[in-house]
Amino acid sequence: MNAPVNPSKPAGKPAQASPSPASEERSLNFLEQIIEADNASGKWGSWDGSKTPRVHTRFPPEPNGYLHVGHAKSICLNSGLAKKYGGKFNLRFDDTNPAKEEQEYVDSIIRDVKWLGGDFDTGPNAGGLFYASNYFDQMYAFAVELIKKGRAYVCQLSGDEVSARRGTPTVPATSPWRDRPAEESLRLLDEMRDGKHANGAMTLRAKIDLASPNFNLRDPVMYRIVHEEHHNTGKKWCIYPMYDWAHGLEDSLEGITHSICTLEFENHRPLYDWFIDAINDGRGPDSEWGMPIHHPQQIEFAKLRPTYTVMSKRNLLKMVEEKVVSGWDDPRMPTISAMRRRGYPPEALRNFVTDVGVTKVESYIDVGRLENAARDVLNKTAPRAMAVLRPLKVTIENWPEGKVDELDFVINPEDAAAGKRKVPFSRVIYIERDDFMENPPKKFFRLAPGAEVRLRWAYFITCTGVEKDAAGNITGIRATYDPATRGGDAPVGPDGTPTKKVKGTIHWVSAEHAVAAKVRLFDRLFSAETPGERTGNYMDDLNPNSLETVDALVEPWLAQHASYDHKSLEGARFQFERLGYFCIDKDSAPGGLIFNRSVTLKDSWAKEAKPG
RNA sequence: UGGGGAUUGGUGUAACGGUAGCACGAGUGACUCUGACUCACUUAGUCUAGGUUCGAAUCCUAGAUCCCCAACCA
Repeated sequence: MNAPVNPSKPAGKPAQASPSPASEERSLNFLEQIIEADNASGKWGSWDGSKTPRVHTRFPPEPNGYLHVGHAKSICLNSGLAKKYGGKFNLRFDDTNPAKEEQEYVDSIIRDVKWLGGDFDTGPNAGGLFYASNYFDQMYAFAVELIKKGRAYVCQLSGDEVSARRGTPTVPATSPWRDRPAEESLRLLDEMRDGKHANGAMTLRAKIDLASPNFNLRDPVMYRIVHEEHHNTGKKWCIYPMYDWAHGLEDSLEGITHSICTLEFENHRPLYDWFIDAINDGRGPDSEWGMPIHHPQQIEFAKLRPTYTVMSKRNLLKMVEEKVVSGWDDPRMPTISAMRRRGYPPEALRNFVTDVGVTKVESYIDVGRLENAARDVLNKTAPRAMAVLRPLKVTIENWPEGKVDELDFVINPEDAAAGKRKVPFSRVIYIERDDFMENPPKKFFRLAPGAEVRLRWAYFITCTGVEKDAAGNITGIRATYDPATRGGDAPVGPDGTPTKKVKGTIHWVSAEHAVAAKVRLFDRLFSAETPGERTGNYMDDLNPNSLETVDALVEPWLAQHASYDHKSLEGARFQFERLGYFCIDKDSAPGGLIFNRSVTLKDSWAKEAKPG
């Protein structure tokens, strides 16, 4: 007891960094840890003529649908890693199944990857654009090699027969063709390639282990016969490689170091390694086969799953086909093209996916975080403007008929460089219906009979009366303005202090100058956090109110700046003050403005008013 | 019932045998010409049971729960 048990800090532990600004450094995620360990050990060597360790990643989509936020995570991850470690990033189409793939998807994917900032063809980290289909000849040669090495065979079982002979976890599979002579398989494979056999007549299978508890290893199919035109190779091939056979070879041929994929491929990693090892078996300096090929490392991570949406391409395709949405780029969809159309800046998506991090834990991400990421970027960058979604007419009784005042409007309080502009003010204006209540609750800061509010950047007005139709509906209100409040500033007394204050500030547009516009208000496509969980059918959870279109009135400046860039596919983005962020839709035209609501502003009043 | 993974506040994520921290959310307050933004404070966690150890989120043992795998899809 007398002797100090542990008089000092433990050995081998670095002194603790003081909790100072230095603690801002983000800890490494598990992928970065792997890469840094590889870099330290020199596992992948370095780039020619430099000391920079080689880090080469890729994004390998199948062109069978549009990219969604989940893909955005992979794109940002892979291109971000290449950028961070001075490496290269490839875009590669895994186009090995012509039955499902189309050029339209190729085009959309290239657009989306570029828009997101995945620089595969420009800048210091550009690795290039590739197609698996460009490697078909090389893959075929590898397959021949494996047959000759006794590692593959042509199997003439039908699909049903293979299923029937698949076995169980403890009972092995069988194939009567497993031990046929290599010459026979070689001849048959050539015949398959030459189109001499029908779809499904035979396959090339790897001879691995029919008893493996991992079913992927029970002699997986390498080639199947598919008589189908390919978007890239046309009719040249009528056999196409399976994913497991093809993917590692694609990575190998491109010199990929870290082949990052999602968790469901964990069971496939032994296969990924087996094929490359099998090819390398017997290769070497004096080998007839040549030197060993590059062997990348497959690493898996958990895919991104936001709440209140579905992500599988199959489900998304169904919604497009059944016209539940207007298309892949319907702004309610979780696709990248939809989010672009909705007005989300690419930076917001990038921030979102890095903020959420990368691990092997399967989890749902609150889709609100994506919305927050959009707000964050838009708040700093979007010019402010005024628009009234549900107009209520206000007549200012003491404002002279025909008089127009031009008032200064701050374009973006978050960005002084954005400057100011003029907004016209006149006797009749529109305000938001929600901003007036005849019998307001206690904490209602807006307009009500006898109450005074500030019209943003304009004047204080006081409500003096309500106009109603025969049915008792409010059709308009009357008010007076205070000339001493021009610009929206409270009047000050001789001592410099305000002589009156108002709690509320509301937005408005001048009736005489307002421009009509359609505004699409989007809500979440599904009303359940995990669509389909309740009934098994995700369509049952569709939110019937996910789209509302209103006839709004916007200030004239907005109409003048309502541009849509057909090159970047982005519409001009704005904040409609107190409402949210909006952008010009691609369907918009000078005579028929259309805005999409990207995301609302946070609204603590709505929170308070609703649950009541 | 075979194989492969995972498990830290409401959510996401750190810790790598040595003070369980950060972000988001939520709550409260301040500020405000956007009920926004910003700022401050508060809230709340190691799946369970044993064991090793001066000390366990971390190592060991046994369980629990969840996800993936028997397409000629990727």
